Amino acid sequence: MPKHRPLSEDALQLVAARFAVLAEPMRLRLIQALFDGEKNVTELVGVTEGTQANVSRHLQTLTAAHILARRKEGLQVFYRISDPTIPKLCELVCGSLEKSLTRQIGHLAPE
Amino acid sequence: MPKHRPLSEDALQLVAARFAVLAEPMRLRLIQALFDGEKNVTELVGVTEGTQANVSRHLQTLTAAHILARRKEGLQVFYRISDPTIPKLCELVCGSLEKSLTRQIGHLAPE
DNA sequence: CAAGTATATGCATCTCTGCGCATATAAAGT
DNA sequence: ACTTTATATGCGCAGAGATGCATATACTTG
Repeated sequence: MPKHRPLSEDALQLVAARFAVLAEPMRLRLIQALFDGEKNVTELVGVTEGTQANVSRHLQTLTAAHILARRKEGLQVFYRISDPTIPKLCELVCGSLEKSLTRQIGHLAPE
Repeated sequence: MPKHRPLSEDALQLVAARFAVLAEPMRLRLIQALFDGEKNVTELVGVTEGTQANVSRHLQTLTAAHILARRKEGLQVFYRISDPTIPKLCELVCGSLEKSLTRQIGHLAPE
């Protein structure tokens, strides 16, 4: 089991690609909307206030990255979060950002 | 303390921006090179096999994102990881990718 | 103060990706 | 079979960012 060995060039590209998928506000909105269970595309379009085409594309991207999973039911397609590390990932980043922002606020009002 | 409330639009942009910073192989190489302590720019150029200009730029980006910190000593500038969540972040992603890849390998050789 | 070394930056280019628009596919109902 | 509803995709454009080259800045030494 490789734990902390330096990553190969290929591995780095994979990691970078995964971060890139998460680097779009619209995709984060979709992920966030799915935190409380699966939704179909139309619902997601409503929640995120994006066009249907765009939402569909982003859902494709997220599914290809194995972050979401699809389930077809008649005319509708339901998406859900399939990667359990996603919530933890978001928590980590949010926590880090909170700290960073609190520090900045401190700098704005020193005394 | 906000824990699992839906993020505002601004917050989403910040999170996305942070992921974007981590979405470059060269920057990941730099981060990886700094896991075992601080290094100056020339050392980092050597390790990552990039041009000096490029490495310098990426270091700027990482520092602006509060992921790295700078320390000047004479002519040299030493960089180090300043955000303690970065290693955990990378671990999470790597673990998730390993699982994903193992699953794919399983598909290639089912029995 | 001139020369050399370490690091940063301006500029041009090139690629990649997100978006809007229109249209295609798929499934259900009439 | 035709229409309607839900979802996906082809195409073109525009903006962002990564890279290379040259050059600027900062500090040190002679």
